[in-house]
Amino acid sequence: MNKSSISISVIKRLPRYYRFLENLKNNGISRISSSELSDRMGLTASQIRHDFNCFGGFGQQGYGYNVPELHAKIGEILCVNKEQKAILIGAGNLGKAVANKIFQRQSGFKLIGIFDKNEAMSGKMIHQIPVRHIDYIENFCIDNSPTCAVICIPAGDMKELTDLLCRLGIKSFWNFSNYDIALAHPEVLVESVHLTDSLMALSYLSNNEEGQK
Amino acid sequence: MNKSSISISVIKRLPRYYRFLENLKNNGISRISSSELSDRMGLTASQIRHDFNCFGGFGQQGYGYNVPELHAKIGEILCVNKEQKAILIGAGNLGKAVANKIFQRQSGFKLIGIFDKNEAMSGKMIHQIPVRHIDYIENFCIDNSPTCAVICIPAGDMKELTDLLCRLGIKSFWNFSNYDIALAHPEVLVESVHLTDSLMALSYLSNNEEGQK
DNA sequence: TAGATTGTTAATCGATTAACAATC
DNA sequence: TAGATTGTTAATCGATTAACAATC
Repeated sequence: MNKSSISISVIKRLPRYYRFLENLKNNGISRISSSELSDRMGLTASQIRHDFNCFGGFGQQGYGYNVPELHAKIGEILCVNKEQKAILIGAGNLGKAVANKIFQRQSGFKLIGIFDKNEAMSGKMIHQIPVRHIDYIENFCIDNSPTCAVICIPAGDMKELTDLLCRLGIKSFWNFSNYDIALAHPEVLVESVHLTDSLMALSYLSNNEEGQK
Repeated sequence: MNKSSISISVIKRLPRYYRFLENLKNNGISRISSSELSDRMGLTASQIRHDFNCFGGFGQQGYGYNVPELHAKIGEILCVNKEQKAILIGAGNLGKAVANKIFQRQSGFKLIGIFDKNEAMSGKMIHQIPVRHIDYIENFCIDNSPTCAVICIPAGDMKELTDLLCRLGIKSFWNFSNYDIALAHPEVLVESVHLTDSLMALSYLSNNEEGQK
């Protein structure tokens, strides 16, 4: 199966499949058909079968899908068991919340360093990782070679910071700032979470509901 | 202009346009053409003109778009100046970070109440709003009629909570939990932020880059 | 075997892009 | 006026859905 044929929309649905299957598995459900899963997830059965088949034949005609097996397969596809070394920049409320998320479950990453420009934070422990002053980031990266950076600081000097991180070998960013890393660094992978954009979309929709329903 | 003809993909791009225009405005740029904006945003000029025209003719042939005017128009479309009453459930790190976001700028909502099940949080102030125990949520909603609920607690008893909130008149949810409110309550509007899904998508992509680039 | 359900192709639908006439 | 750039329609592209043969 040629990976390049898998569209981004399919990929974005994978974690949701993974969550639903995990839930079914935890509830002791061992078998499910695409049409039952479609009811539970609010998708079409056709789309579910089409999505799964991007990665190979996981089901069995006349039977459906084996839940624990499919769950494991999707976990493998998502590489959730890998531990790519990640660093967190920004140890405020958002940074701490995001650190929790990373530690909460296997997500493909392992947080190995936390940095903040606030001196008062230095030395504090978050999930058994000491917060370091941001000035130590360069040496830390040289010594530990993280490949992913999680950006939890407001805009500020984002250009300087991301330029540095890219020079230091960071290959992917989980970006919570509004700085457009992807435009400045097309060579790296950027997954952005724009909280304000999300809220504003909700504002639009809740003020224009008649048109949407 | 028939609002129902505006696709969700266009709507999701509006906040980003708004941000970029704000930035241009703050930098004293008063005029921009679709092609220059396309360079800055990494979109096609065609798409930009097409998007803007969903809402009416904001530009001028031979000239382009007036930045402050367009910024204001998009702000109006997004209803960022409205103050829909919102309550926050969950005052942990994520809840606090999200509260900051709501207060940071005009986003169409105004936080009027914060709730947490942790007794120790009760009475603490966040942005001059006292944290109340979650048991007070019913009376608070009856007295204050919020229309939006921001969910910043892990799954737990989400069904019970969201059923209650819907009964109490909540019309829209900004949902950070993995509970699928939209499936349980098709009558309300739900904008979800699935942090773990976002991270897992990044995991997939960073492990399968050759196919994506 | 008969019934059920997948895997897969073809049809449809919708979003993006290209093109160019309108017009500032 | 001539040049630039929008507004808008048509063409293209891609994603979703429908249909059904394959097969467990």
